[in-house]
Amino acid sequence: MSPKPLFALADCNNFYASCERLFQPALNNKPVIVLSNNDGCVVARSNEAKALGIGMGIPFFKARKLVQQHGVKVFSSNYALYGDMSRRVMSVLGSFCPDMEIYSIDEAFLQLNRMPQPPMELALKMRQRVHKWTGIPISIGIAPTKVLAKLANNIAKKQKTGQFLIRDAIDIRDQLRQLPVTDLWGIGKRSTARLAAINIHTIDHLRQADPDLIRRHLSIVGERIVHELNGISHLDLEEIQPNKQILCSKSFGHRITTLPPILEAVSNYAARAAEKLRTQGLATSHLRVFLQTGVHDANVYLNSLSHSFLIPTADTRHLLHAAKRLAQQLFVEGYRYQKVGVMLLDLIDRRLVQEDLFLPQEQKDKPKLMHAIDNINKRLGRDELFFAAQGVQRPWRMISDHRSPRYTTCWSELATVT
DNA sequence: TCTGGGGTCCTAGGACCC
DNA sequence: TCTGGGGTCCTAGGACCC
Repeated sequence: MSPKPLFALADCNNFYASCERLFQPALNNKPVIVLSNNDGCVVARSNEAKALGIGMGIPFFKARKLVQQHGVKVFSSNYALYGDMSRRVMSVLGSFCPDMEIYSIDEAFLQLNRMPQPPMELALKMRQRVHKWTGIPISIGIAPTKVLAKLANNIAKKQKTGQFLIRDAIDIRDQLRQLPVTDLWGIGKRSTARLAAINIHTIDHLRQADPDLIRRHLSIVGERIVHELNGISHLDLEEIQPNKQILCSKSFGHRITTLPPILEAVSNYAARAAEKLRTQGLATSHLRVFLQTGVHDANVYLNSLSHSFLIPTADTRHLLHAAKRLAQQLFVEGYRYQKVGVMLLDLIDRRLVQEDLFLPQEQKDKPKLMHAIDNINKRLGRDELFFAAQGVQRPWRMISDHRSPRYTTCWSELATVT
């Protein structure tokens, strides 16, 4: 019998902001924010920026005044940098405890129940080593279930102790009981409203609620949370699974009213999606393209179309062809388009694809050609080699006015010492 | 003027089969 | 006139997360 579960959630503090500060230490103790793609909204804030009252997820233009008033340093998101720093943090964590699930770019769950050291001692060592080796500060919450570990992590952050242990459900302190249900992992806006309708407002209300009642209102997802709050683990570490879908989509830098730039953009996303597909050794048999105006626009258009491949493919040429044709069909004159996207579904392992003997040569996948393209782009940088349909000028490209250098992944942008 | 992108899981309902 | 029950698979839509 395996020992009782004990989960740790390790989470990087203000991850994107911390990454930016690594290479500009002058920004330590200064307010820093990082923007989403297209410089649309605020997705990360240093503690100083939080203290100024800059909210999470708010559109950038609403924060502009505060930014100017207090000289907040602004960055566009730099995923090459964050992805690389994330890999470094995760590899340090993994060296402590191999039972690890990388949950997001800045979070990992660890199963500590087979570790010989006392959990809090171990947590301290992990935090120190991650900080020393990568420069990134992390917080760790520990508890018998994932939902409680998330909660413990919140407390660790709020108390600035950097780590917090919830031994069992009874250990939930009074202050925690008063917290609103919306602070819980898995309880969003809708669920909060539904719970309020049956007079459940705090975490403790929910913990004591009848699981069947909660199931009727919030489905099995809600029921599991009730059990997890009571220290009964219903959510395990999850193994890394191949993706079930691949989505490539970005808003245009500016609204677009004509077809040609849309075709260029959709070609780019199809090519990028194909690349991701091949990196994971997958093939797709179902491609969907969607085209839309902004949802807040006066004149809204939202539509999507699909194409099925008889034989699953991972060939950029086939995906590109299908995506362009669908985009053409979707396009209607008279709208100001904001976004186009390509979705690949029904993904399977490429080695399992059954080829069609009688298919004409030109319709077959060309894995060697694709491999060559991928290799060149990997060595020389993304988009060194691309299809003509992807366009050269790319006027529709997203706005990224404040991006920092790719310090750790690009030779020409390495940090220099002066 | 300006509001991200990339995912997962669950449920309900329809089609279809025996 | 009367028309089952149980199962699977698929899809769309909802909700949530970082």
